[in-house]
Amino acid sequence: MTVPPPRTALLQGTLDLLILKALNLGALHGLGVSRRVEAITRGTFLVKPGSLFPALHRMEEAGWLVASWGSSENNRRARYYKLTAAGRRQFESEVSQWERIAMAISLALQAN
Amino acid sequence: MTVPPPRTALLQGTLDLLILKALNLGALHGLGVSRRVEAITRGTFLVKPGSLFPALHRMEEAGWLVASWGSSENNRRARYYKLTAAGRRQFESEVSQWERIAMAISLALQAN
DNA sequence: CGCTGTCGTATTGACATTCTATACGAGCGA
DNA sequence: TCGCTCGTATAGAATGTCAATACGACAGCG
Repeated sequence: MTVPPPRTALLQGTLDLLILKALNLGALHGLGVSRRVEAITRGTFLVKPGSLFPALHRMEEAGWLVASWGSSENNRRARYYKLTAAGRRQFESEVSQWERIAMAISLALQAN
Repeated sequence: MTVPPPRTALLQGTLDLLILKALNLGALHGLGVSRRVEAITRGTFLVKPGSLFPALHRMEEAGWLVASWGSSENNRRARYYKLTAAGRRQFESEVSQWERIAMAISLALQAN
C-alpha cells in the first residue's frame, strides 16, 4: 500500500480495513479491490499487487473471505472474493478500532 | 506500542507522530515520553520500553531529537530528549500526513 | 497470423517496525 | 541489607509491506 508523494510509512494496518470495506460494498476480484480502494479513498491509498495478494490470501486463510474462480467483465480469468459472516464481524470490529484510535490521536494532537 | 484490549496490530507508524507530539510539549526523558503519550491519548496507546527506546534512538539518528544525560525529578540518571528544528518540521509534516489519511479513511468508510 | 499491450494473478527477497522477554545499575525506604 | 521502583537498554522473533519480476490469456491491429 502506498500513500503517494513518496512517503509510504504512516499507516500500516489499515490495509485490512480498506479491503474489508471494499468487499463489504460487494464481491470483487483482486485488481477490482485495488481499484475500489483507490476510488473510495479518492486516490489517497494505492494498493500494489505485492501488498494486495498476500493480504487477500491471509484474510482468506483467516476465514474472512471466500474465493472462487470466475471471469471478469473483460472475459479474463479472475478470482472473486466475497465477505463471510466472520469477515463482516471482523470489518465491524476494525471500524470501531479505527474510530477509537482516530479519536485518540485527534485528541492527543490537540493537547497542550 | 500497544492498543490495549489485546489487539495490537492496527496502526504502526503512529509511534513517531505521538513521540514527536509528546516532545513538542517540552523536553522529557524516555519513560516520561511513554507516560505523556499514555496521558494525551487517555490510555489508548501504551508505549513499552522495547518499542520506545529503539524509536528514540532512530529519531535521534535521523536528527529530529537531541539527547543529553541529566537527572530526573527522582534523582535518577535519565536521558533527556528535545526536538530539533528538523524534528519540529518532521512533526508538522507527520501531522498533515495524519490528517490527510484520517480524512481519506473516514470518507472511505462512508462510501456506499 | 503474429505482435503488442493490457488484464489478472502470483511470488520472491529485502526491509522496517514493533513486540516480548530479559537485563542491569542506581536510588530509596523499611 | 533487602526489595522495590526508576530508567535505560538489547536480543530475537514475528509481522506486514514494498519493489521487482514473472507469466498466461485475451484483445486489437497491421
